Amino acid sequence: MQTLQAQVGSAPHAVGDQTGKSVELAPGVALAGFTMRFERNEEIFAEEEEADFVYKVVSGAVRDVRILSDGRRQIGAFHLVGDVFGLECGETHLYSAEAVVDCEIALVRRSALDKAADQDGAAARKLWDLTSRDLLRLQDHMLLLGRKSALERVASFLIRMSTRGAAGEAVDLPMSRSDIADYLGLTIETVSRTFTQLERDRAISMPSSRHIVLHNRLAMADS
Amino acid sequence: MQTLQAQVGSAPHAVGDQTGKSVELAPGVALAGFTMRFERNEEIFAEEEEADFVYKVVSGAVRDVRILSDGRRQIGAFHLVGDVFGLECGETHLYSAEAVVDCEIALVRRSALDKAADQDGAAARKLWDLTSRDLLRLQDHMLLLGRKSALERVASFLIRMSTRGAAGEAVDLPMSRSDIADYLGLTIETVSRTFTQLERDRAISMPSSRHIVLHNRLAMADS
DNA sequence: CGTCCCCTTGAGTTATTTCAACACTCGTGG
DNA sequence: CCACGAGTGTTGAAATAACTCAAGGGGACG
Repeated sequence: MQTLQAQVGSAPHAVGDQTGKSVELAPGVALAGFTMRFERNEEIFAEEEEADFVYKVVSGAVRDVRILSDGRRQIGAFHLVGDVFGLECGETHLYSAEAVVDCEIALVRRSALDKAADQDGAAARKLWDLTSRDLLRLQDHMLLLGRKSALERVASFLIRMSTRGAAGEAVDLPMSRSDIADYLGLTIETVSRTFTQLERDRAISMPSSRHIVLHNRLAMADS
Repeated sequence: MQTLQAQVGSAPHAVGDQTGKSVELAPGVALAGFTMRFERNEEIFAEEEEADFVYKVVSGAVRDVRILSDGRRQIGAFHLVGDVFGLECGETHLYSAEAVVDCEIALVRRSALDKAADQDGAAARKLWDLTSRDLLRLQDHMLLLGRKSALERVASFLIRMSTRGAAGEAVDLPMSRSDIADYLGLTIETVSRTFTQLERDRAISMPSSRHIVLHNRLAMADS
């Protein structure tokens, strides 16, 4: 397993200058960092690995992954352009992160972050706030996984994605059906069938499998 | 809906002195607070309510609850003696909390906490750490809800409960089957049947429905 | 043109839910 | 002291949502 530490050391992916580039982690919290490229399905960091960096998506998309010993997989979150991820309070990462598509990722050293938090109470508060926001999102997702039907899960997912992209109705999904299934706690077949059903019911249009247009009646399928 | 604010104002439940009692929220973080009693199924705070207090279980047990508009319920966590809950970074609570059984709860004013965090960087860090620990627990739970079978869910639940109580093998469950079902994303019937199955398979003994003794083969049902 | 990967669709299976009935415990009041 | 009722837990039988297995379609790329 290739560690990020090793990657940064030999810097096979590093682009841009490694010194001065400023990365804004939260409004008012900008720190020196650098950017790296990761290609589709490449691991950005692994579970149990030392959390020496904090990350922000510059382009592309990232998934948080947890795996059971027998291979069952659960995706905890997708991170899109502008999202910060991999911020841990403890020493190690609690899950692994992988590039959904080719990505450009900004990195900030954890040590720089700790220093900023120690000096500035407001900055410390904003870091806490980032973690707190993750917690909120996870609680919504827990409700989805514990209590919603396949139809509701897919509809919720599409609506959630649409509120994050630029346009109101057109959504493009960088991730595969397999990623969506592991995010929603379903199988790829169920996800595929549900997309088809939503299209038959005129709740969405699917120009292609990665491009979805939401119609207003989709909200009825959500809860 | 009776708000906590109102309760504290008229103090129908307040016991002990409301001034000097020290509550330890985390190792090294102790603040002045007071205690209140809540009876079984009483609401401690509600979703959307102002988060003016932080809470710690002195005796009894508490559940975090989220409800869908049609009544489907998901319990996000159980808090046992010693656990801190209701700590929000933002202004309002993201879920409601209810007493599973008659409870004694210690309360600390949020304002006192903020003051401590502003003055002491280490205290601020410990608050962040508390939120971070909640996040970790929730991620495990997400994997359970998304990818585990009913048998695995119940086994995981029992093992998790056993590591929190005093003794190694004997677990007592203060919560009803309905609470367990809403925590594990199952129905009460499935939970009940799974307990019966585990007992038939000699993975547990059930002297009564709230008292469970775990046998070592239970671990095999977990993942 | 062929291969690989991903997505879709169909048919049959199964885990879990739903609906229904019954058992147990524990107060309360006759 | 016993009868009653409410609340809670268990069990059975039938229904069903989602899964599994299997086959085929379509686009990207060499």
